[in-house]
Amino acid sequence: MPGRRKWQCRFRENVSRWTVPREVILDLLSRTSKHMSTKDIYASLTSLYPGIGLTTVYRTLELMHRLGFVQKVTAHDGQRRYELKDEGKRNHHHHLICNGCGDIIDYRDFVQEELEFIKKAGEVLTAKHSFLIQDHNIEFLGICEKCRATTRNSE
Amino acid sequence: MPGRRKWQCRFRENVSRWTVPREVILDLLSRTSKHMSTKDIYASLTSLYPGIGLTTVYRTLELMHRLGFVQKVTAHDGQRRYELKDEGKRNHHHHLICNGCGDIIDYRDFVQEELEFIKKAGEVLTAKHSFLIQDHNIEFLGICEKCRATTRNSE
DNA sequence: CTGTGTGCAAAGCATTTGCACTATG
DNA sequence: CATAGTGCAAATGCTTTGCACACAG
Repeated sequence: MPGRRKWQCRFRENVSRWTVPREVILDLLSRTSKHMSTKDIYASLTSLYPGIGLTTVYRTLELMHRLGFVQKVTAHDGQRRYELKDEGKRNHHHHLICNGCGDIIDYRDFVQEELEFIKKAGEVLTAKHSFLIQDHNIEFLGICEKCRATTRNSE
Repeated sequence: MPGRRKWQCRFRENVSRWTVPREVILDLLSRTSKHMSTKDIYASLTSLYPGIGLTTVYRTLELMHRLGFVQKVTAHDGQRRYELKDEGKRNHHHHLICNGCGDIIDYRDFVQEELEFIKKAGEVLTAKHSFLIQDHNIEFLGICEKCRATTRNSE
């Protein structure tokens, strides 16, 4: 519940109500560092708040995505995944996605270089394509440590 | 049909047969610069090759993805999209994705800076996470020119 | 010939929608 | 109280599977 009041305000600012399902979902997301699918979230929540409906989870996540509170994570597994958006630059990160097991690993390295690159890219793209950049996404695909050990060259 | 023989070999190398559906799909992909969904591809193909089945399109695209011939494009619209993988650095590009209309715009700018950034990132990540990097993906999200003109601050 | 690839129809699942009901502000 | 939000069940729509047949090598 830390920051509950802050969230409450952020919802209000956006003509949205502060409800129990929203609080529970937000609370769960703020406690985990993982990229949860809608189903995951729903499953984790049923114990804490048995009455919640899957539909509500879907709608809440989409709402929070539209409001910019959460980020969709690209998982090529046919499920939508979300994570709370980074607060400031301290927690900014990107993903390593394993082509073997589908695992998603966070990394927070070389942030400075990235910022410079992104900044420059943003300027060029905005100028050239009249595109208003709101966000960016960088991901590396490959094989994680575990899979490298296990798999030799199967599948 | 340019490069048909090359593709034929690439399939053979991978213990896969060179068939009419595969040729037609590959041909279509090499003619377009767009990010086509499986349905798009299927639809475009029915005129050229009426007998083709949706299932075959799905299977062929997944096969070509596994073989590294095509790239999955992140579209947050619940449809799988593919594009032929870039040949060499000349055609390397990334995407601008419009949060308004969902359009995907290619850009090929500041490739040099990107390569440097990616290279450095790759080294660090490989060392730190024992992750074998095979590919990367960079995308910018925002509002495209059209949507900026149309929408003021609705939805 | 042998086994990979294809098409079709039937599942499988994640996500969305319609609607009556509840609870926030 | 007015209306945004919720839950359920039904409907969508993309993707996968099972199977008999076709065709590449």
